[in-house]
Amino acid sequence: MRSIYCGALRATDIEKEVQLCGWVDTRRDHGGVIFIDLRDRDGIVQVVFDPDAQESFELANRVRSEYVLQVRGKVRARSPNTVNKNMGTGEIEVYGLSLTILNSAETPPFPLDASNVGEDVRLRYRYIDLRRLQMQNNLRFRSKVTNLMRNYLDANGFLDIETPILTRATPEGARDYLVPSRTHEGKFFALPQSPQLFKQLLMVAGYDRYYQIAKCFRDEDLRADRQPEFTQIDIETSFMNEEQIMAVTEGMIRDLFSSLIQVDLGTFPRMPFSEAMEKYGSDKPDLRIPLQLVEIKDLMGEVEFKVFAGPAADPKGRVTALNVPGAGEKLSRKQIDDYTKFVSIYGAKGLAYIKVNDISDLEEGLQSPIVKHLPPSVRREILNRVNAQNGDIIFFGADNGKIVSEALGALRCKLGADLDLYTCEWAPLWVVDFPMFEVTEQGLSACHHPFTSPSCSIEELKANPAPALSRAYDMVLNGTELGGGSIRIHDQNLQQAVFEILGISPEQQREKFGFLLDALKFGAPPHGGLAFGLDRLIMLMTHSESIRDVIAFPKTQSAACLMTDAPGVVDTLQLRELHIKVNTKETKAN
RNA sequence: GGACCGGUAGUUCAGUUGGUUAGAAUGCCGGCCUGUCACGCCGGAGGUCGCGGGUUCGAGCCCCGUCCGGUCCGCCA
Repeated sequence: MRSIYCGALRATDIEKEVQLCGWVDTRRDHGGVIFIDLRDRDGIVQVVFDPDAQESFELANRVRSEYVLQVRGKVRARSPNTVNKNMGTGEIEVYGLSLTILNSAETPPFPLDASNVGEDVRLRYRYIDLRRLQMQNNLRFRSKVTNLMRNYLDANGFLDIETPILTRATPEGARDYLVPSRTHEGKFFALPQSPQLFKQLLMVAGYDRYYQIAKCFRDEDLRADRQPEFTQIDIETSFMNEEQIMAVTEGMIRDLFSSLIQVDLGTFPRMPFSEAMEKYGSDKPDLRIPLQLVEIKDLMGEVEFKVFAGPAADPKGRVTALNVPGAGEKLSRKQIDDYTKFVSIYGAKGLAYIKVNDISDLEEGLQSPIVKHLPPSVRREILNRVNAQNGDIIFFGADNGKIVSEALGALRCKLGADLDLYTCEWAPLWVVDFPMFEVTEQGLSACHHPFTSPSCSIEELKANPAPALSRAYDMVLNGTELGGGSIRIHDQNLQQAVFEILGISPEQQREKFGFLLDALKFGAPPHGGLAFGLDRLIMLMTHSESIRDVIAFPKTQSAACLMTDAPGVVDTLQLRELHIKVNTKETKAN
């Protein structure tokens, strides 16, 4: 007799004796026979007990949902020949010879086979939620992914090295999670937002190929694809340029897709950041959707329509058209109103459109609240540029460049989803040639992070930093940023120059990054790397709607754990040891 | 910090213009049924309508506040 998983049973096992352990999925009795669907991590199998197996039958009679059982039985063909497609193995069942109740169980708070249980209940009883087949599949898939990644990276000479979880707060970037120090009064550790600096120091130390499946922590507001603690596949190499790094990491993702879900991603196309913003209004374009933004700013300089002419005259303005082929008749007035509301989220003040009813008639053939403001020559040129056909609808965005890109970029994705315009299932690409800096009201800030190498010389950078490009690259899949990285700065003079441009004073440089600047003096090799968001990758590959569904114990949107009720209050004594006094709204009021 | 959606039985939901004792399905409990597999049939238990306040003769329903869950904007080097 052998122990076996339910889902592993096959018709070839008929007549064999097996031992199964699992939970009671459902129990039915009809006349003198008891049927128990036994569920383990691998599937469900039906076990039958009849009064001939007297002792077992008595026990089976007492069994309820989610009891934990050990069953010995004989595999046999189903009789009659009805097959339940939901079951692991279908045409076979196990005839129960003996039964041990390993543990009893209360009725579960929600049905395990339901697909629409409220997420708060699932999270409160996460250990039960995780029994569900969907979650079992997701977490097993996740384990396969990390296993394959480890094998791939190991085969390519990468070393798995751990870096500290208790580390220093960083001045830039996301909010840190802080941990008070007991031994150093008034001082705090921070949990790492990423192992960025440590992996660079490992390069200085001569471990020229590093990886880590690293927990990272950022105290920012949550989203469906953002948790306060999440997992990165963190990679860093010395002596490799961006081409080599992209090649090795692209190879890893391609291998994952082909061996785990039989998808050939092909060679990833490259797209400069500027093109992504211009054509897709996003630095992570979803290339499954064929729609593109088309510039029409140059056509609007002379028109009297202020909504378009204003942004057209503004150097920071943008005027753009988005043609949706064949959607003119599909979209009702109400739907267009809904899209107008949708783009207003991104700051757009309205959503102009033209329904192209008859392309040959520039007066009567264009249905639009704004077309009367445009001279016929401009109408004709717009239609030409977006390659409009009868039945199309053209949307317009006119505002400052940021708002137009974000609003129409988001609209493009929403239209793609609503109208199911997808041309393929998977669309990966690399976005490259990012700017070094972003211009803000406070001055320049780093687009990637302040350790990213520019693609120009130090002299050119100092002379004119704003337009400089960086040696950063993002891997994008279906409109999701899967990973990003860059060639780092390995020259301390260049690093100091970048800090200066970012407005970080020499004192701050010393205080926050002194150890990095020191390390760069001691022969730092040229190096660079990349980090993948593991949770997002698994989410995409398993077609999950939220990364919560691929994380065993996630937090709610308010960054709490409903199961453990974390975060919680702590004892005053504990606080005193940490030299901390809490000052909440309640204590203030008292 | 902001916008929006939701909160009614263990679970998923319905609940009309504000009007009698708040319903359904499923689950649960008891009984019946000799091969069920969404089994079937009979019976039963199960509710602080998230919480607090207000309007009203009367509130699950209207108003204000608040808490919780979710989606998004800001934020996330």
